[in-house]
Amino acid sequence: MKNRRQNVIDTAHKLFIEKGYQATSIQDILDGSGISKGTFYNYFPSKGELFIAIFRSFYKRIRHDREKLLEGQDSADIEIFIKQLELQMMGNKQSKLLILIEEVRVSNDEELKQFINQILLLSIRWMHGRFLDIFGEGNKPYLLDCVIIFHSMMTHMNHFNHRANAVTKPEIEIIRYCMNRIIQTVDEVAKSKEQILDPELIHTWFPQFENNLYPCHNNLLKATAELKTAIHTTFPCGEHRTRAIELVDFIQDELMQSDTPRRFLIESLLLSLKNHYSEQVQTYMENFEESINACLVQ
Amino acid sequence: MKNRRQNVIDTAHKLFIEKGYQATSIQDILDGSGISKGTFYNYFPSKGELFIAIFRSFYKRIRHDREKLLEGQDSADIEIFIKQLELQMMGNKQSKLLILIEEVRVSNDEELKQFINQILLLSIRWMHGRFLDIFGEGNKPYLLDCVIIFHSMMTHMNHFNHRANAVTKPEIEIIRYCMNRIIQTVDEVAKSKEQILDPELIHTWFPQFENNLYPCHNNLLKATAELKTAIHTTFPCGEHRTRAIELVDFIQDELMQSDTPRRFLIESLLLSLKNHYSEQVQTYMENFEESINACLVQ
DNA sequence: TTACATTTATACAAGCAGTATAATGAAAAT
DNA sequence: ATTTTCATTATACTGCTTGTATAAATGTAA
Repeated sequence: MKNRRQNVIDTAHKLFIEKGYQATSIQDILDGSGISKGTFYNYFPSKGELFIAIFRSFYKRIRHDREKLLEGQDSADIEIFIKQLELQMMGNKQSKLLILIEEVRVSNDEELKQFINQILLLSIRWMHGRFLDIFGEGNKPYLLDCVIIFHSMMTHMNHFNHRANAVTKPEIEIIRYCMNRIIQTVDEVAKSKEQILDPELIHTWFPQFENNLYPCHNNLLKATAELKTAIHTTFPCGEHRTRAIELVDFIQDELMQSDTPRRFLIESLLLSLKNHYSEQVQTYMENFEESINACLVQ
Repeated sequence: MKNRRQNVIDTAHKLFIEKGYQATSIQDILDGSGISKGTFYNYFPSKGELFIAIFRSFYKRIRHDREKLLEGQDSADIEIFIKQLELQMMGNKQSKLLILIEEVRVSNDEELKQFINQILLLSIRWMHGRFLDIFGEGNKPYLLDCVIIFHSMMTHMNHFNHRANAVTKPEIEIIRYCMNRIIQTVDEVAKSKEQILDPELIHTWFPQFENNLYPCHNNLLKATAELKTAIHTTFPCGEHRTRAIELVDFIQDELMQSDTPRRFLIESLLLSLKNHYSEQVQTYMENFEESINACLVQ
């Protein structure tokens, strides 16, 4: 049953938050979720894979919401970026994912370590893309440095802020503080032309141009975003447009959130989508369909 | 034998660097250093305490050298601070202590975690003291924020710099880059009066006013520094003064670097020190002697 | 009812940190 | 020269870990 598996994931997540990843034994999870060892290893090949499953089920939603905030907005608007960061911070706060990642990042499990490493790099890469939106291509040579500074600054200020149990400031204040600092820093390094890390490094970190939780999802994300933008610009605001966006969103969610996407659902929805909207946004629709198929064969 | 113990420490350090702390089993250390399990647990009560022993034998020297750089210099001079940072970075680079700390920081061993945590806080506190020297009391309300930013910036820029295997910049360049950034930042937050963390927090992190690898060492460090400054200002430059400084240094080293300081040596040296120099710097000498005794009873 | 898949209980292997103990050896005190 | 003392060794043991293997029990769909 799907439900039992999800129940194990939830129980394990709770235990990990309480006691930490390493300190939680598989026996604890067995006792907590009331299954036998055989069932556990039927669901997950290892403890590490269980962690990855937990991570996926949370992080994908955060990322999805984050992209939703950008939809049809000016990508250079700093306020949108701040909202995205706040969303991410809140998500991490309740799921304690960042704390768990810190622990797992240095564990014994080599596969797990690589997964986490990938996640951190993806985060850097996303931020770098947003910095490019905000600060413009002209500042590109200095933006990788700035992203790393910003990322570490946010992480640590947040960490110490939570440790200062007496008076913790709200997350948004930390974000604005760090944002103010980095705006100045970008300006400054661009003027003095100081550079430590070449932004081209990002490409060497992701050699095959695309990497993701699942590789095929990157194409899907891109195709979805483009299609949605096209729909936004092509159709007037109204029920018609909203319906299209909802359909596209649902298909993306089903493919990315579920471990076993329901093929019949997706194919049926795609068909009706094509019937109603294909003429005006044909090329985007074709890309969309292609990337869907790539996800389905996987 | 003292030698055998040190040999175990060195072997373990090498193994930890090669394979990591958790991945190195006690059996590995036994095989590597050619001792039996009984002897190991005779030397160290646990694997965690062995790590602490490794850490102490390295970190104390780094800290000692770091303070030596400041001796008789202007503490507000940024160049001295940069030299101190470079020294620390180099020491960490060869001993890989920072990497090991990252691993141990989230291990299962609660005692070990607390020790590492203490070390990180000590590092923050030291830096905060130096920032006060450099940027002045006037900027104090903003310096804890800035120290945390600076610390995390240095750590991460350094980390990604080493990962960029193609072209890694020399450490000193990272330091200067971060220094340039933080100078601007201090200026900026002082102007806009933005504060996240109250510097008074440092006192709550160290409730009993003093904490250290060994608590008594803090007093000793303070007493030594004051005595040396007094000697510097009281006696003219020359062999006489140099000899006094050497004596004081030797006593401090013997007390802090060795696990079993040789009492007869220290007492004899202290006596000759008192005979030759006591009149001019009496109060400092008395403090010095007092803190020595505190270390010896421990 | 039959056939198949999932689940369970249980025993097991190989590894870990740390404890306990009797035997060995070598220097130090008598 | 003999006895005492103490560090060291080899070895077995406890209790924990992740993960494997297997036969019996249970549920589920044809």
